Amino acid sequence: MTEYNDTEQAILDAAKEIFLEKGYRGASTVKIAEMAGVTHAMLHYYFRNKEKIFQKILDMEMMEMFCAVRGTMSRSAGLWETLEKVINIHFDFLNTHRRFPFLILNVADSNPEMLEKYKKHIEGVVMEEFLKHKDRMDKWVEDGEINEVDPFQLLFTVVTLNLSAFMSLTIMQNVLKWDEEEVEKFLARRKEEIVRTVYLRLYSNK
Amino acid sequence: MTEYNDTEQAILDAAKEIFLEKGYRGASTVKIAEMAGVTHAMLHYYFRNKEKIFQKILDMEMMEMFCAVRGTMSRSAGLWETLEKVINIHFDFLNTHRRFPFLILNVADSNPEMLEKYKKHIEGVVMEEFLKHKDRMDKWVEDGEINEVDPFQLLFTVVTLNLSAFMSLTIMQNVLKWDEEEVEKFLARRKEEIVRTVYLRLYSNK
DNA sequence: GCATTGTTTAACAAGGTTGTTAAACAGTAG
DNA sequence: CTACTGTTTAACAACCTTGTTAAACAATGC
Repeated sequence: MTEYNDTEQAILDAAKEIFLEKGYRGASTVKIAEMAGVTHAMLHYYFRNKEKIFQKILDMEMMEMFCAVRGTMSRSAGLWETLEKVINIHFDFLNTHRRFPFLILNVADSNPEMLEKYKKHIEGVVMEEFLKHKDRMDKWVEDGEINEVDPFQLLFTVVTLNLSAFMSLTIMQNVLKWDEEEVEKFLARRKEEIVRTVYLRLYSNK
Repeated sequence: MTEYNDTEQAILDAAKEIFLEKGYRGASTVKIAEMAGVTHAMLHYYFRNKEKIFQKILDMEMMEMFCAVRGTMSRSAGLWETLEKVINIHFDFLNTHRRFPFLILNVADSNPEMLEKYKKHIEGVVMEEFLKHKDRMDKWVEDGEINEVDPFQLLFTVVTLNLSAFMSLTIMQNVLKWDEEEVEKFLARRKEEIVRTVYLRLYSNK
């Protein structure tokens, strides 16, 4: 792995915090340098420009996410076991990366070309890891083991139910003034509700 | 109603478009004036400053939304009739205001104090309009007519399932390059899936 | 010591941001 | 015509943004 010296690492740490907090455009290289405790020229010395350093942060975060998701869907396990595991892992990842979805949305909105390079990765994970279960699911539907469902829609439901629990936190905390305790309580209940909702979508009347 | 002259109206129209497109911080008063076809000094002449004009736009959008939602929940109708109607109205409102959720999230994130004034409105609509059905729902649960469910969690599920369908469009369009036809097809399927998901959450095994 | 290399600083450039102001303009009433 | 009103323009100020550059500094090998 590449190793970073103190200055470089300080810049990366500050950049990560500020980019996640303010988004790409909202972040200022001067503020990043300030937080890192170096002149802002250092930022250009090590990373050339704002876009390059942002891509570095984005790369690291993306890598972490893909690693968290990959390998959770084994063909051998039962559908519900697998699905429940995926929901939980995804939910827990989001819980430790609460600002990440905001950043993705922010960039998709203002600089979508920066996400281009992850397109194949995303399609790869989604299509290969998940939709390869399509044939099995079709058979389950035929056998009447689960309700009829479009795998893509199911995946979309799972991912967005999880995501919105965390994206909503911004409003809950900043506008409705929830404290961390209320947030924790809400998230715990929400997780159960999501699992239950997805379960009933598949297994009602079974 | 207050009436606006041509210049004022042109500024408001341009401001609405650019604020919805770029968010509060991302929007520039110069660009707004440019699009409105006036000098940017006009913007300050009519609205004093950036924040004031933004609040005006936000007020109008908020008003539209509360009007769309209010009165859809009649006590007389059955639970599922009411709920299906709410899902549809909310979904259709979002379909004609696709950038609105983004704006709210954007502001909640960077300038939450600007949303303070709507806090009571939101709590009013949510608590009074929806949760006043809590007693009826509790009874339905007791009678075994619907599955056990926390009304707040149910509302949260409905709202966020709808929201995420539209918030995701940014990624679908800008990153995955969906065209409007694909978007329309997706939304139609998504709406059905949401209704089905919520229905089964309540009425499985019934 | 001295040259070389990599690191850091301070100053600057170019351009964009919001906001102000004096002067010009247009319409209207007296 | 004139004086007054509201509207509009152009120029400007102050600040913040990203990025560059020359010079200073530090560590190392010769």
